[in-house]
Amino acid sequence: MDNFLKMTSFTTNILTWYQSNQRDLPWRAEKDPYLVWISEIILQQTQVKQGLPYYLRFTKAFPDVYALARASEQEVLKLWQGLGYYSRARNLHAAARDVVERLKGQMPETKKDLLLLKGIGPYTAAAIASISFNEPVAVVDGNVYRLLSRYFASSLPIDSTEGRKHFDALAHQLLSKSRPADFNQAMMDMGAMICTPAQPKCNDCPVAAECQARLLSQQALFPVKSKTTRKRNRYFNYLIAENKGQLFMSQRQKKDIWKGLYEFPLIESEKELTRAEICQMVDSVSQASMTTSLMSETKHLLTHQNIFIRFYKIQQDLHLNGPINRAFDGARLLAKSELIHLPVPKPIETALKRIL
DNA sequence: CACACGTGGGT
DNA sequence: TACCCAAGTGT
Repeated sequence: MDNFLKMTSFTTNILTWYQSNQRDLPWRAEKDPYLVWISEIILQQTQVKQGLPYYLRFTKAFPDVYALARASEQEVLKLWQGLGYYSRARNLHAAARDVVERLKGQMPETKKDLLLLKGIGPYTAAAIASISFNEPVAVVDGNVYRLLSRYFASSLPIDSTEGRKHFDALAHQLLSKSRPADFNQAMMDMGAMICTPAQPKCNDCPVAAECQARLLSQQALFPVKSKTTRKRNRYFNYLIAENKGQLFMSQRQKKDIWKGLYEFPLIESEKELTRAEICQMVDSVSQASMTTSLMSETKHLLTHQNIFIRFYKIQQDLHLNGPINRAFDGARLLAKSELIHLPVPKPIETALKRIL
C-alpha cells in the first residue's frame, strides 16, 4: 500500500471508529464555542474524570461569556478550587472580559484570532476553531503525540522542537479536511480510551493492523521523551493563629505556586525545621514566650517539587497588637464565615475542614 | 526555550 | 516508595 492510501485508511478508520465509540460529553452536543472553550481549558493536563464535575459546576454558574466576565476573579478561583493550575482560571476570566469588552461578546472564529486570547495556545485554539467552526486545523496534544509516535514507531522525542514540528505536520497530513471536528475528537478519544499510556487496548484499536509499535511489540517504548525531571524539597510551616473566632489568613502574590489563593501565615524553609525552631523564630520577633503545637503534617507531591507541610497552632493570643512575625505581614484577620468564600489550595482546604 | 504550574490516579 | 502520566500555556 502506498503512503497516500495508508494515510487515507488511517483517517477513515479513525472516523469510523469514532462514530460508534465516541464518548457522550456535555460540551459535544451544541458545539457552543464558549462551552468548548471552558471544557478545553479545564481538560488541560487533566483527565475527563477529574474535570467533568468542575465543568458542570462552572458552566452552571457561568452559562455564557457575559456571566463569566461579570464575575469577580475570586468567584472564578473559588469554583476552580481543588482543580490545580490556577492560572488557567485567572487567564480564562481575563480573556472572557476581553471578549466582552473588545469583541462585543463574540468569540473569535479562527485559530489565528483565538490565539490572541490569554490562556489559549496552539492546542486550544485549534480545538475551538475545528470543533465549533469547522476550521481544518489539527489538535496536537499528548494523546496525538502518543498515538502517532506509536503508529509510526517514531523515536523523535515529543518534547523536542524537532519532534513537535514533526508530529504537528503528521497530524495535519492525516487530518480529515472535511470533518476536522470529528477527526480531532476521535484522536483524543482514541488516546484516552484505546492508545492509553500504559497497557493500550490494541485489540480494540481500529488502526492496530498498521501500527508499527505493535508490529514490533514495542508499544511501551513510545512516545520517547528526552528530558528528565528532578525534584526539590520545600518545607511549608503554617501558623494557625485564632483570635476571637477569627483566623489570620494571607493571599499568595508572588510568582509561585497557588498564586492568588489564600493560606495561613507561612514560614517556608529549604530544610526541615523542628517545632522548637519554629517556636524560636516566632518568639524572637514577638518578644514573648510563644508556644506552638504541631497539629498535623501532610506531603504534597508536584511535578517538580515535593512540598512537606506542617500546621502549627499558636497557643497564646499574643498577636493582638499586630504582626508577631514576618510570616504575618500582610495577613488579615478573617471571620470563619468569610473563609468559606476564599479560594484556598488543597492542603489548606483540608486543614480548614478540620478547624471549622 | 527550559522551566514552573496542581491534583488525582496508575504501576 | 517513588516515580510517571493526564485534552498545555506563560514566561
